[in-house]
Amino acid sequence: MSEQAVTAQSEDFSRWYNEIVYRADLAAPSPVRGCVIIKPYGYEVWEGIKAGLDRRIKETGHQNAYFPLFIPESYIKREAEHVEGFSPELAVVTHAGGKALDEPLVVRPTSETVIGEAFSDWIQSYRDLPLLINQWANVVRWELRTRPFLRTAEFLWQEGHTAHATHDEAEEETLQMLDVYADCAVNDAAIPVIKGEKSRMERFAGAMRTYTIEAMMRDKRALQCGTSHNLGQNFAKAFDIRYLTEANTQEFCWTTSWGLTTRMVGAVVMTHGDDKGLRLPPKLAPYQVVIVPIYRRDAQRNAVLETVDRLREALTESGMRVHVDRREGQSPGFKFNDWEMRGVPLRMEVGPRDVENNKAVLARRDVMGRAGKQFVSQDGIIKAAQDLLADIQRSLLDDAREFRDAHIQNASSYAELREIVAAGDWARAYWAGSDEDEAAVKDETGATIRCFPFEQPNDRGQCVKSSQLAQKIALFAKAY
RNA sequence: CGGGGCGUGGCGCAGCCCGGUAGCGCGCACGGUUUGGGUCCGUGAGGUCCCCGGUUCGAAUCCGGGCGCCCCGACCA
Repeated sequence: MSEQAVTAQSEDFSRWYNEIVYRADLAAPSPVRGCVIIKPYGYEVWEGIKAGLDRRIKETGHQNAYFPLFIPESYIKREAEHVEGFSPELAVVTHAGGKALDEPLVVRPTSETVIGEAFSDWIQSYRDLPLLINQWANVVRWELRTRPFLRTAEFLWQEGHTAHATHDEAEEETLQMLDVYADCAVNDAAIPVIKGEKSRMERFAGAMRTYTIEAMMRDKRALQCGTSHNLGQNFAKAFDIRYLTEANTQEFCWTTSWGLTTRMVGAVVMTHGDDKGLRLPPKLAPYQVVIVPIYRRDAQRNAVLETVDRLREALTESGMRVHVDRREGQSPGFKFNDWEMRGVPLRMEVGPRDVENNKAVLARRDVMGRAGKQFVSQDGIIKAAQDLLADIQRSLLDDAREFRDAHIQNASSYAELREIVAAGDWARAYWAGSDEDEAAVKDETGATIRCFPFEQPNDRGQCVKSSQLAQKIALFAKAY
């Protein structure tokens, strides 16, 4: 026994999460509190998310640009709610080049302010609109409690910033980008998400409306996976982003911003992982197929490795990401466990018997034991592997959706809501309460309003807290 | 910032109460053995015992001060 098994999810989910992150080689601790080193294996997962998202961002007409890491402190203070929201968690540079700076520089926590300032220069006329910009960057928020990927002092993300002539256009953009996020989550990460609008309390600092995609992790806690904000004219007014209309009048623009972060890597871990370790969706897996050669003696070794190389080449040529585990010191059993922990969707075993019979074993990560194992002819191996990968991608999504739906319940009274939340589930309930009511729910139950889902019943009901007539159902859950 | 815990080879820990040659497991290197579900044996490399000061013939251990980290809460993508 050379490696301990990981802590079971049911025993201690946080501990399980941390162990997986480090042992699957996604990340490593950093010398700076609250930061992590993203290791190649974890970074490749992020690159997969990034590639799919970047493609969609471009397909919807946006262009990438890059704005500076440092923001003059005065910029942050221009939009009242924005300052209030972000000042507690800013990192500020006060010295550079050996002397105190005239004006301190904030390390960006987000870029609405610098980009807003630039937009005010770039936009003169209605002909300059809409302006559709995205940037891939790192940002810093000095959070008090951090966890790898989920909340780190520095994180990587994409932040989109757009300016429009009308409210409706800005709203349409905001919702479009939320759809893009949902599409990435569902179709690439195999994470089912609920689209909805944030409550006033949970809204982005300075936004008119914030939309979100919310996902359920394996411990049933909610994770906000991406947000899209309609900023109204708040930032346009603070940064003087105006345009001349066709009728030659000055109008303020309507702006939006939207972001998705490396938190998504954590979401993948916590949505699909099991007691054996990670389960990566094939679309994001750095290695989709890992080949484990099995042999006893040198004579067998050559024959096996020859077959392995041939199969690897064939799979790679047909577009699959393949890794051959050539480590000499480890037994096949060790390797099986190792790759299961690292979440590789499909394992191929090639041993002397397979060489002889022109076969190979394919074992899927999402179905453990014999049930997930099959002997396949080498002649049809490409199709078999492709079909299995597609099926694994689908089944991870289905599993996650089934799990989630089994843990969302309707609450028709506050007592019911408390009970549901206490059991760890999510509660759907009519809501027309005030900010104070919302704060009280958080206080009394630990749950927050994750969103008002877009999907609503065609009905009205009584608010579980204020007893007022409510137009909408809200989703309550304990969140990360 | 409030409450709790911990700093000892890369990782996880023991030793500390009761001062006396710094230990164990894993990992790592080398040799052999094994290989279709976490092989086994041998040899070896690797340590400012968080830092500063004090007590003492002698401090990982006792005393004083500092620093750092982790967990729980408030803040948050």
